[in-house]
Amino acid sequence: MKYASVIINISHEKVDRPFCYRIPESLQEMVKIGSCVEVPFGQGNTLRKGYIIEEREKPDYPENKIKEIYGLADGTFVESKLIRLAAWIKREYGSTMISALQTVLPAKKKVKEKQARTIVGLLPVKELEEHLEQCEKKHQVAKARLIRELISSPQLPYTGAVERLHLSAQTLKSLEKSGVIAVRIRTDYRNPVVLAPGDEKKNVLSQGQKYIVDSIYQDYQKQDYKTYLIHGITGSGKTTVYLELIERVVAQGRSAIVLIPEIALTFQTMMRFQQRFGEKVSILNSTLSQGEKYDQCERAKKGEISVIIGPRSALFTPFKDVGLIVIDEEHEASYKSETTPRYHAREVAGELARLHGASLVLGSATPSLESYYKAKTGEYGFFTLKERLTGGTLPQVYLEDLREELRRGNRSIFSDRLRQLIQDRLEKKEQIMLFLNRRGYAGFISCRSCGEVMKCPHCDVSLSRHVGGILSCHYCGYEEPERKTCPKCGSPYLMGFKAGTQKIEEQFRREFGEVGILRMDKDTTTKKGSYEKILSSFMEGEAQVLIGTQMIVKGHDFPGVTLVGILAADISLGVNDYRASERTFQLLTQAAGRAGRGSLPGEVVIQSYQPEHYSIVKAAAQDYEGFFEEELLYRKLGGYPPTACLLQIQILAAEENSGRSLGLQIRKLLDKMAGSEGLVCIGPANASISRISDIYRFSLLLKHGNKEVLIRARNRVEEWLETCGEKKNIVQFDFNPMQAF
DNA sequence: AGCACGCCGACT
DNA sequence: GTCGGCGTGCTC
Repeated sequence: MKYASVIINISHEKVDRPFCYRIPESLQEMVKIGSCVEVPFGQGNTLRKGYIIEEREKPDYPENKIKEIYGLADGTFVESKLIRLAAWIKREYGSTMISALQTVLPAKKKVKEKQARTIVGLLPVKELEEHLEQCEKKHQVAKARLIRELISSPQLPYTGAVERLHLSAQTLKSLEKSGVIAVRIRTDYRNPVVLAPGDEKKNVLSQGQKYIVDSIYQDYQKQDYKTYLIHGITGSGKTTVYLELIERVVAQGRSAIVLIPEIALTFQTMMRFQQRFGEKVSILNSTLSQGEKYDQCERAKKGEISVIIGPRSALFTPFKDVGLIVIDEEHEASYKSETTPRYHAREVAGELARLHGASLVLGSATPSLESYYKAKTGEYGFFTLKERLTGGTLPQVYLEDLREELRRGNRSIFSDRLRQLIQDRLEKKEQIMLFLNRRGYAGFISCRSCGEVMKCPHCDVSLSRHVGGILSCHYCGYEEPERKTCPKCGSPYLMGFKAGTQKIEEQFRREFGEVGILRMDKDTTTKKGSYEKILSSFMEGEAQVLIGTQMIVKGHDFPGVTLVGILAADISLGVNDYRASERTFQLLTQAAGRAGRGSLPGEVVIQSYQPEHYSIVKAAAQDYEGFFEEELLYRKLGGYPPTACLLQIQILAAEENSGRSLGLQIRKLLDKMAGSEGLVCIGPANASISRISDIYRFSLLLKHGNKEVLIRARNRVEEWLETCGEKKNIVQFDFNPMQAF
């Protein structure tokens, strides 16, 4: 006997959960996860449609109450593929089916909101009054309440009215039957994109672009759906390639999904897609409301749109038939989800492409090591775009050794060369971007005589100094006033370490006088839209200097910038993260790429305390290949991706000892596995931030060449946790973690 | 969502 | 009594 968990296709929270059904003998071969079935539901056993989300041997409900699946529903449904994708996510990342479904299926709860139903009075006021009288005579209080309301206003919002007037479904039903009211559904969509007049400019492909498009399209036509990596510097015209491929796929009636890191979606890119695809394209971004997102899903389901552009969640757009998936800037960390299931959009896209029969195109100027490795070993198709089509030459890059500067007596944050070039640009009235690599350590205060660092009493991080002398913790929000003396030794010599963006702005003004400066970091961009505002006002030349953290280097094109200064290209702060070099290289390459995008040639100054480090040297030389070779060696030595797979087990504990001992127990369990399978296990160790908001954090790291082994290890640990009834501490799993835990 | 059950006032 | 509307709770 076999059973299945089925979710019923009713949009209501109360039934938005699995129900257990028996699978009849005759259907056992035919049903799969994702199949759409008809089941008897409720007292009346009305047949309803539902989806199979899980197959099981044993029922999780009293056997005698279980009903049998009636039959397969005809037709294929968009949800089926998404449910199969959820099942894959559950297996691959080890989440529950429920949370996998929640990430994959569009929010059902919002159905009510979007439907925006209205109750409409169908009769003139006079007749309504008659009805009201009759109802009052019959003591039909609920009906009377509604009719009275309808007399004063002939249309009422459904949800609001139902709640306010305590109306039940059958009250409305019976009024509807007697022709007093009607419930109307408004389906005018909220369209978030402002349509541009379709001035269709056919893109003329360069030879390189044409070659890529043709090669990929040839495979596509042979139904040979593969994954491709396009390595092309910014401005080499990757978007044109995407557009051309999408156009061909859409012309055949199939759909395309384009993933972009949220932050890199520029107005220009949006316009290009809109001019090309008009109303057939939808663009998702963080400013869309839940309702708007829902509308876009509906439009996709109905086939009104065929192209969607958005962050990683755009993968779950309910298209009937996807022919192409594009992931731009595929190396971006934002493609990895930070909440369970911690999926990576690149991997999920691969599975989605397999389910639909679609090509997957990855693009980046600085590909992730994983993708480049796969491209090199032939697993992915591989293309390069070398020319900069937008004009402009590659910038001149200078590498400055900050230790040397100090030896020469230069205590400023600007090296002599940078200072000299800034002076030059200020005189020429050209724009400058100053980039600070690392946040978090900004404003960190320590005692000069005993070395004590001011730390948050709840987290294992240093406090940072903000305007007005407030010390605050970026993790838990703890604040305290700045001290005059060291709490440990009483020395009055406390000082700030390492400048934050604020500090740099102050310093800049001190050295170069009054200049228009814009500053961009997490503190100045918390308000919605302030990010775009800062960028556009810099673009318009309202300020000559832009100072910022990572965010200023992504995607945006500032033709007026002729000098980029990277103030401290330091990687030492992230040594406990195996991706530190890769990230440094990517950031530096991107930052350097900001200079000289217009007609004027650009210059880049990279300042560093470790200018001999290969990630800095190779970035200065804009040599990806060289960086890749060297980094790959280190990864091989350390047993890190892409040559091996990692699983981080994260433990969160209220008590330090309990957390550590749980870690040790897990370790013991894993050691039993390790011998036979060659599993490498490290830890338990304190996490890189060993405490946040008084919660202790430990981590274990597992390494193995085969992800399957890690998945097995994960399942093993999870089983064990269940049998021993671990409740006190939280255990999370993260495959190939992107962020230091 | 939709159905049945139990509750309550009204009427033969 | 019992009819019919109303609110509530459950659906594998």
